[in-house]
Amino acid sequence: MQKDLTLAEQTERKILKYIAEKGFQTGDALPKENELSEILGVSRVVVREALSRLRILGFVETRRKRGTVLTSPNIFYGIKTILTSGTLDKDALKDLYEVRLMLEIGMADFLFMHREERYLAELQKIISEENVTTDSEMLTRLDIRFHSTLYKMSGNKSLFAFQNLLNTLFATFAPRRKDWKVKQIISHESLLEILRSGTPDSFRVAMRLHLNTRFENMHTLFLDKEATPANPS
Amino acid sequence: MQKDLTLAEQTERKILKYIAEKGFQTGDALPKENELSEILGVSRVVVREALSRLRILGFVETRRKRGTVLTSPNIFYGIKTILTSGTLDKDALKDLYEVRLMLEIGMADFLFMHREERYLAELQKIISEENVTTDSEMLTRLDIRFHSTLYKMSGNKSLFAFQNLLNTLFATFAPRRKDWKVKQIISHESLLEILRSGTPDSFRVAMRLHLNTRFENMHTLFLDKEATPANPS
DNA sequence: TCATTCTATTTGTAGTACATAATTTGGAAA
DNA sequence: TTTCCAAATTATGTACTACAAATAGAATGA
Repeated sequence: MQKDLTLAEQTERKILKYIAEKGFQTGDALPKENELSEILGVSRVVVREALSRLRILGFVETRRKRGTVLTSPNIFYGIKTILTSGTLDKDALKDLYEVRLMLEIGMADFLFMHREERYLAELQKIISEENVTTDSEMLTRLDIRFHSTLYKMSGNKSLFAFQNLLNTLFATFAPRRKDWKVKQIISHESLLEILRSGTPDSFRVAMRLHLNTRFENMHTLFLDKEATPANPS
Repeated sequence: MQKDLTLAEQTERKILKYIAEKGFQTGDALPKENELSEILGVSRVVVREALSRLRILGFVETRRKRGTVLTSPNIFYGIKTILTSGTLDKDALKDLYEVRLMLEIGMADFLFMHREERYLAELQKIISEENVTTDSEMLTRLDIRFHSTLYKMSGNKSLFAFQNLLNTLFATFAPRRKDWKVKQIISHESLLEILRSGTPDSFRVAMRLHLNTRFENMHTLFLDKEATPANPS
């Protein structure tokens, strides 16, 4: 056992263990802070700190008088704080940007697994709106909606949550080039067509081409270690 | 402003804001708890709770006497607690399993970007060891090392950290079929050959085939919602 | 100069008291 | 009896205090 852990951290694990042993389910109420303090043999301050840590991870929620109740842990609950804190360094941002590109290309198989008409219709609707729009900001929003729909279509709820986070992150951080739409090799329309009658492999090839501007954009955003591209005009 | 936030949570954000405003860098020391307590106008208990939350997110580290120092936030720091807590439900596990498959297929471009000889040599070495081994457990370890090396080669440190977590998670959770090695369509050797002289597109196709057993395994692991595969023998 | 001990400082833990909010209870009015 | 409002209850939230533990850095000695 690592003994260099804080008592609060040890208590955090003890509580998790306690939860697992007692077979608590989502929605169940934990013992009150004072009771936990007695059960675990530590002061209430420590119990509170442990609970606070579990809260930030999304394990529990606490409400006055009601007590502490178990919630299903959301993996991205804590990540959100990091992403929105504005303290991420450029390397971490680059990593996230890359991960998103990987996911969009790699999700092809799962898109074809969950290829339901409602999703295809939604994609079609977005494309229709794109075709009658010239406003650049609107086009960006539609682009985000298109890709967001793909994430939804992947059937992976955690992934969808993650993507939503990234959207808010990169919306403020990584502004697009003005000509991003013009330069795209493969259109949303082509992607949809492949979704309808293609294969995961052909979709990956198409998506890679579709994202080509993003790959190039990435270099200008992150690879200039010397320059200071903090606020590109 | 959301006023339903706990003082500790508000303080957590205030501290983040304070860090951002003062331009603190990784490695810098924050003001001491008592000073922060004065600066922010809350008691030290609250400051400590806020710092504890930041600690679990990997924003800061604290050591006795040394004080609180900024560390570069590791996105996966908090996730680790969740993953190792044993409270993840099957849906979340399935999500993670899927994400890993997506990443391995989607990372192709980045592998080719960082195609250095040392990585290729490492992969070659693993393959050589595989060829002289018959022990099934050893082969599994080598398989993990092979894929782990790919993650390293992707040049994405966050991703590498994430993958390490998933390894420990699925090592205990998702045992492999005994015949996983036999059934593989594309060998590690072929993958390496493609890394040397192929393209990202051809690598993706090969990796998809290589992972085919995983895709099939996934169904038996997660899709039996009725059955209880908690402890498969 | 180097090793050792001491000291001052800072985080870690505990106990207590009170504030605050929400649930529950109890009583009064319809 | 039912409805509604108010007070009591109760659990979390905040604050203050005191002391323990650890350790960086100063002081001391060989």
